[in-house]
Amino acid sequence: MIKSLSNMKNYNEKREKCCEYIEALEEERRKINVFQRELPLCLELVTQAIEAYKKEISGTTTDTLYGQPECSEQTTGECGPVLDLFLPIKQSSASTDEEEEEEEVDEDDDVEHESHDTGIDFVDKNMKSEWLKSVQLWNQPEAVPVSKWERSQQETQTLVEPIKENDNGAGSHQPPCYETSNEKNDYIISLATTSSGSARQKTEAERGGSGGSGGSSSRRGQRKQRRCWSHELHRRFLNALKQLGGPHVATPKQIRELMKVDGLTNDEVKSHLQKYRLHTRRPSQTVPNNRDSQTQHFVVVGGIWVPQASHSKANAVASRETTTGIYGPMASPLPSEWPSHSSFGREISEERSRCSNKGIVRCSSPAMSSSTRTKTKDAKMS
DNA sequence: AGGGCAATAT
DNA sequence: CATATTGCCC
Repeated sequence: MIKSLSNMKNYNEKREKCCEYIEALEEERRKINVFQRELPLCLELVTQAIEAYKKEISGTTTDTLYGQPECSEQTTGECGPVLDLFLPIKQSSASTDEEEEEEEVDEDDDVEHESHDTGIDFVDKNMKSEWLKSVQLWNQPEAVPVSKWERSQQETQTLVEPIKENDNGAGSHQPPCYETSNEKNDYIISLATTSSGSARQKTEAERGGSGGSGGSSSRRGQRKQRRCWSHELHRRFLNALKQLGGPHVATPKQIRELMKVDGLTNDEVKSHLQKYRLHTRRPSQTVPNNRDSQTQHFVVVGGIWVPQASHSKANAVASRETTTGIYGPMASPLPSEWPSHSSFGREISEERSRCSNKGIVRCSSPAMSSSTRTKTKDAKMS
């Protein structure tokens, strides 16, 4: 009797705690609700946590997992899995000093790194680890034949190891690289040291004839195969960027070297960098009250969230960034994550209405429109 | 080299 | 039609 009573009491206490927690969570959710666009995943996370707790207290029986089926089928959905990106945020770490660097060594091995029993980690436990796998493309069978890259790399623990980049030569234009992310095929696209060099011809053919670009029939030869910036590639890119001190101080060449990706050309990096800069410069639109009200600010450095002040090693980056250069040293609050192949992940819209349909979520952002370049110059047309 | 932008391919 | 990349010109 007494026993049961105490049990009950215990249970009630638990319940109460849960309730409190739920309330707290809900309040937070309300707060971040404002930033729905910026932090969709946070919202999702909190929501899920709330639901989970509710389940817990509502009765022990309802085992029916909340909408798991949503994007479990690995269509193209990356609404769930992306949670993984946000895990690294340690929220309670009181050590405000360290933060040497992020440990990006997760390259090929994933899973197991996080779960600071915050209480909500169980939510994502199951869904994570899937997407990283799917993102694996380009992975190298077992590194590369030679290890000439053997750098002592003692300074930073960036253990990026060289990967072989293969741009499929013009010969077989098959499935270039757009991994559909559903198939688990880790098949290595046959690396072709051969093609890497050969695909590079300049197509000087007709370019010399017409001095101007007027005709639009100038470059026709055959373009280089489009480079597909996979997650992996992009990862490296970001890594390099970070080490070099930000998108605005890093130069393509340096980046390329740090990336150690075979077959990656300077131009490609340059281009990517350019795009990156473009996309990261105009972030501060609808985040007005994040400035001083909150205690800590996070900035996204290309998919990696870092505390704002954490960039000690980033050498003096002229902070003039872009007028809106809000977050001081280096700001690039935009790309939360780049989808495998489409836009710069403007946002992964998610709601209760999961990715039930419409495989691709593409939100055209009104904000950044390429202002028509009306530059008065270049008489090349004349 | 590196930045930028027009031309194109997707 | 919008974006992502490439080609080329400063």
